[in-house]
Amino acid sequence: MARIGLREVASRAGVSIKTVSNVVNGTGSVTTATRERVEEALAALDYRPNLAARHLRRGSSGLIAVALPELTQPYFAELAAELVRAAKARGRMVLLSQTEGDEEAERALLEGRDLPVLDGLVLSPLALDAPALRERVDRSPLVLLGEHVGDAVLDHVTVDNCAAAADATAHLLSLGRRRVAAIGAQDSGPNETAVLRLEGYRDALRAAGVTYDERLVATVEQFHRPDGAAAMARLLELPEPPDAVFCFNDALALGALRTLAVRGLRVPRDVAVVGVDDIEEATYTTPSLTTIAPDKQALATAAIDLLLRGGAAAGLPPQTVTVPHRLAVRETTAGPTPSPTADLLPPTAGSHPADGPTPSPTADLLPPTAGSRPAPDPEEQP
Amino acid sequence: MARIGLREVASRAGVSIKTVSNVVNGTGSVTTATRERVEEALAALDYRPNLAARHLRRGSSGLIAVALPELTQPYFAELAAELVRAAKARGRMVLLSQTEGDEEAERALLEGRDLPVLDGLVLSPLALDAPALRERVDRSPLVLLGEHVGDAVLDHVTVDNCAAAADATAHLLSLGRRRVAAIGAQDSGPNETAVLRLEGYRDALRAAGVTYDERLVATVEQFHRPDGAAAMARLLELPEPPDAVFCFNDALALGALRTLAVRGLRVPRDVAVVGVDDIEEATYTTPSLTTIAPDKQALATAAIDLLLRGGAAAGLPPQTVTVPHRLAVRETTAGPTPSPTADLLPPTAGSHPADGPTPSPTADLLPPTAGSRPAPDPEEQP
DNA sequence: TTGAAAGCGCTAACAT
DNA sequence: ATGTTAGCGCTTTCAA
Repeated sequence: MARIGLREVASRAGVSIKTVSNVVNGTGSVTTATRERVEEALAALDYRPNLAARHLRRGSSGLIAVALPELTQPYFAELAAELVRAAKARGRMVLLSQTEGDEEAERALLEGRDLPVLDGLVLSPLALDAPALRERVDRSPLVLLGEHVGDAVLDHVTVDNCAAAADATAHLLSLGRRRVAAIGAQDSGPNETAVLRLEGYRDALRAAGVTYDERLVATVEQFHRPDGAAAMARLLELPEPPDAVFCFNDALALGALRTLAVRGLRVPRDVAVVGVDDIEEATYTTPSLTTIAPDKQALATAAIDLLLRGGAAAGLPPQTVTVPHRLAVRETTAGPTPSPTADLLPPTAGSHPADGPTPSPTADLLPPTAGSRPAPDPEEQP
Repeated sequence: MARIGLREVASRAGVSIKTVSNVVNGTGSVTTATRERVEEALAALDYRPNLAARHLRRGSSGLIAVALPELTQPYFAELAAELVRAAKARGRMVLLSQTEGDEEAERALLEGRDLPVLDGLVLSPLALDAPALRERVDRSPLVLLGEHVGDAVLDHVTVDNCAAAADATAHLLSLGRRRVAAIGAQDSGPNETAVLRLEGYRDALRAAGVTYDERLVATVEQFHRPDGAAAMARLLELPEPPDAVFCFNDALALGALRTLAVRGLRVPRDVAVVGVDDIEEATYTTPSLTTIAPDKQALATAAIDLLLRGGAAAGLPPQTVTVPHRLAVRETTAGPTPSPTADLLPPTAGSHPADGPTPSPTADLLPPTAGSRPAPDPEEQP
């Protein structure tokens, strides 16, 4: 059974190739009569366009590449899910790569090496710094994820990391904590995010009149759970250990919580904890994690829209979109440590409080209920 | 700046188009002298092949579509990561879709509607049942993820769900538990996985001479945390509540743990818990989760290899690959509940015990340490 | 409103 | 060892 092309359809409908093409694409104008005949033929032959040919001709592919460091990081997985969804809503498919922090991989992506024709690239750079990014040769639109100071040259979409960190820290201070540690500073690498979050942390301390204590800032290699766990362990060995920790992301916070639990420290009584990202898991740990929740859906939508606008390739000036974030207050800073009395739960009835961008201290103590989101039905097929 | 094609390169190097093509693809034979000239031109002009054209000509694209229900489920995210990696190792890129449990979306994928030319499709079906899958029209190779009873017609790769469930249940029974509940049965839908895991659960009970008690089997809508939390709550209301729970996946187990924690029940003392999937999070909950760990890397590699072998499209008989799984014993069934005494942790030194396929009761009590895996450097760029 | 023909950039036959 | 030519299936001028 040979592949069906426009030719076959045309001959069956007794019209020319062009007419069929018109019908398929809704271009030109066709009599209702011929259109019907063509559509009948289309259906009968089960015609499906050869996209490679179409792309060759049109020069665009309907494909958007999304390059993230690592899909196993829940934050990126959730972001990827939103990006795929947003792209689909705009009729685009997503080509997914994992850079795994490899500079060479990021460079290859930027240069469009070994890639099909793309409508654009959404990149969350890790290894590459601003100058390297600016050198980009390829002309297909590029949108960067994440904040890049002093880089007004490229389109990017981000949250205000500095403000987010300040909000988180201020929340801890508002609880009366005074030895507020930070986990997530980095010695090296062009990780602007870490720099900005540290800055926000310091800003908040300053605003509260708390003096900055270098020993309370723990450096990590990566933003992963083990790093958070190790960092927390180090902080606990200080002569005056912290009574609160701001972790630069949720993975670090979860690692820190693990260490605290193992050491028998009570959260939030002994140590209060805040993270950033609001990964789904943050709602479900015990105690559940207070965190800065960036609007991931807005992030994804903005990235795709920015991309499809055409960016520099279309002669537009570079844009920066900053999406809102909110503080989701949960048990690690507010709720009671789980106890037999609590029938806060079971998480069965009620709906997820849709708190606005302003911190609302009572919100988010409960995990969302089964029906709280128009979720699909993903079951399990290992 | 016009796009550089073979023609431009050819004229600059003073050779024919074909020769350039030969150099680029390593086909034919070229004198070292001319090759060098061509390569110089290639580099000077920064030639990049137009993949759309190449695909049109070759009829294959180097693209593999991977369709999973939902990337926000850590299990699928981890699987996706492995699939992307495996595909890259074979020189293929991955086009990622989320079906979100939508039957129509799965069907569209199967029929290749609106898709670029693909070298194949890896699908984890949710809504579609065996007959629907068999009807597949499209001829590009297809590999199914997950077990599909009575479906020897299609290539698929899976773990032995029945055995896995039996192993998990047997482990709980070996702890002396006798009221072993199950969370994850399903009323409806073609979810073969749920059926098989229930079967394994019953097998293990039977083998241990424990009578099956229907009331101990909790049904869920989806395999998500809230469902697990709600199911656990229901089980606890039984006149004789369970002393152990086998959850059909880790997400359900984490939900159940949350409910147990909130109710003040101690794990594993009061209730022991086992999951399936071994998502990364399972290592980091407190207490850490005992779970069945399928070999995800093997799963991904097998899927990609099966796909590239050509499958039915190449006239090969359908194959079923069953990848191994192991029981990863952690705190929810063995370790002490976290207490001040424990300096099992901090997770700083030592290396992750690489336990074999046989359950080793002492293994896996510690989270892996930062250096335990040749991990990349994913930091954070929200 | 519809048809004929050219060509997107590449690779595969077939020359030379 | 290299060059020439003919399409892959589609969209797009340009005519009819």
